Amino acid sequence: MTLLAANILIVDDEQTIADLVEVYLENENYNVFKFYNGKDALYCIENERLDLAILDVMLPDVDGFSICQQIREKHNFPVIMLTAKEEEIDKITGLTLGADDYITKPFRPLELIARVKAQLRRFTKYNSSEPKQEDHLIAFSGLVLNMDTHECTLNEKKLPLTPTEFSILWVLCSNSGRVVRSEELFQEVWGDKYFTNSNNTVMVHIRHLREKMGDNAEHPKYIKTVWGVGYKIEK
Amino acid sequence: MTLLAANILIVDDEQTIADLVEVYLENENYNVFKFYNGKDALYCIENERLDLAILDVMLPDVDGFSICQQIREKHNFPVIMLTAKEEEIDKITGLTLGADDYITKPFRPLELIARVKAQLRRFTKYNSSEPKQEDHLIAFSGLVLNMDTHECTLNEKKLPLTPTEFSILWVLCSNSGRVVRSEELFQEVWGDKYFTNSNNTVMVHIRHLREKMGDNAEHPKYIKTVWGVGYKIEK
DNA sequence: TCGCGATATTCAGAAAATCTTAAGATTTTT
DNA sequence: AAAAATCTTAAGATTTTCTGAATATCGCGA
Repeated sequence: MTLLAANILIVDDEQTIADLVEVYLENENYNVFKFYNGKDALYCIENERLDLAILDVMLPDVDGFSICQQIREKHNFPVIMLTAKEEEIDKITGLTLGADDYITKPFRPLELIARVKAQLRRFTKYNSSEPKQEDHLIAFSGLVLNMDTHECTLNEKKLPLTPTEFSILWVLCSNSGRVVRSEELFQEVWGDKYFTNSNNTVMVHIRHLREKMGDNAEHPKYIKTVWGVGYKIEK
Repeated sequence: MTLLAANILIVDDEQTIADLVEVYLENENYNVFKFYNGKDALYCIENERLDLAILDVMLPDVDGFSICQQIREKHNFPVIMLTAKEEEIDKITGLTLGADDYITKPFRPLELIARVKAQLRRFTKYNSSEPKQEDHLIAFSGLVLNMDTHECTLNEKKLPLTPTEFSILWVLCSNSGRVVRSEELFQEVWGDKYFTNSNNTVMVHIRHLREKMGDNAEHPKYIKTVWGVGYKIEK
């Protein structure tokens, strides 16, 4: 485990997106280099020691594809492409060809972080002797969450979770032993700092989770309610 | 553990709020820089070594968002935004985007402190080699309060406390050895928003606490009554 | 010791947070 | 385009917590 936080470049002309990504990455303690256009990004690439780049495909000046190519030619770090879901499939296929991974907007924070980590891990593997770090997998007390496959097993029995349910459980588990405030949960799962939807939504999903896990709210074995604060899963 | 108390900036044009926050922070032994407008705050940012900033979003001159941006550009310390709950969701989302955390008014002092500490902890983690400091945990003479899990144990036995009870006990414990005046307790637990409460309310909660702790008012082992002043917990 | 104000106790109604259910909206798959 | 799966919202039920009033008790000073 390196003591230096990874340097990550994010380029997107939609400032909101870029800003959001910045927040998520900084939350994970990465150093973020953020730009709203391709030109500035290119300058940064030449002058900073970067570990990973997240590029929007559609940029007004130099598009993400070109940037990716330049990174491939002169440097050697992973590239993740951001694409709007609406953009034509075949176009995307071409544009993301050189990239190591791609993510379609809108995306969930958790997914972005997971992919970033995956790329950094993959890349680091050959540049250090550190043991492979499985932070895309959570396992304790009969519960196993696999972020790669999005699968969840409870005592060797597979739980069919919906994406939202998986996200919630993931956040709870990665904070196991600690209360996660409803707002915090919201931010981590929906990427929204604010309650654009009623926080009842969280409760309903919690309910479904409990149901699938064979829990009941009275004396839950897994997801515990901490009154006035949020939810908690024991370590 | 650093010997120097953290320097915290608080900016709010509502003087009452700013003053209150100042009191809370000073109680926790932080150095507070307080301003009622954005201009003075900006000057402070340039001339002081700050560790954290608490900014009201809506300020008459330079708004909190701009201040936050400037901090992000030239400096590198956490920012917590204060927002009124009524302010429009989409406006807020944009305005707090660059911040590390946000708190909606009215807020409970304890929550404010908790978040401040969380940010300082997160930030310090990567800027020093000190072992993780558990200041979200109070422990002495058989009593353990854990802010992360919101749990309280007395001689290894778990006490199920309600949110308000937990707050009260937390305040008493973090001022252990010192008498906490009833009004002080009031302010620390409820903030000044709920100034209409009869001070009997505090007594009732104290009663419940004592009950759960196996104390009685006659010869209390834990929460002692100091006549004409308030309550005290021994160190 | 008595009186008075401060603190305790009790309890019931009010308020707040959570749970549950189900229906409609949205998204994804077929 | 229909069907299926998933998500969100709404409303009412339930549970937990908070508060204020009434009454009892205590502690200090006269």
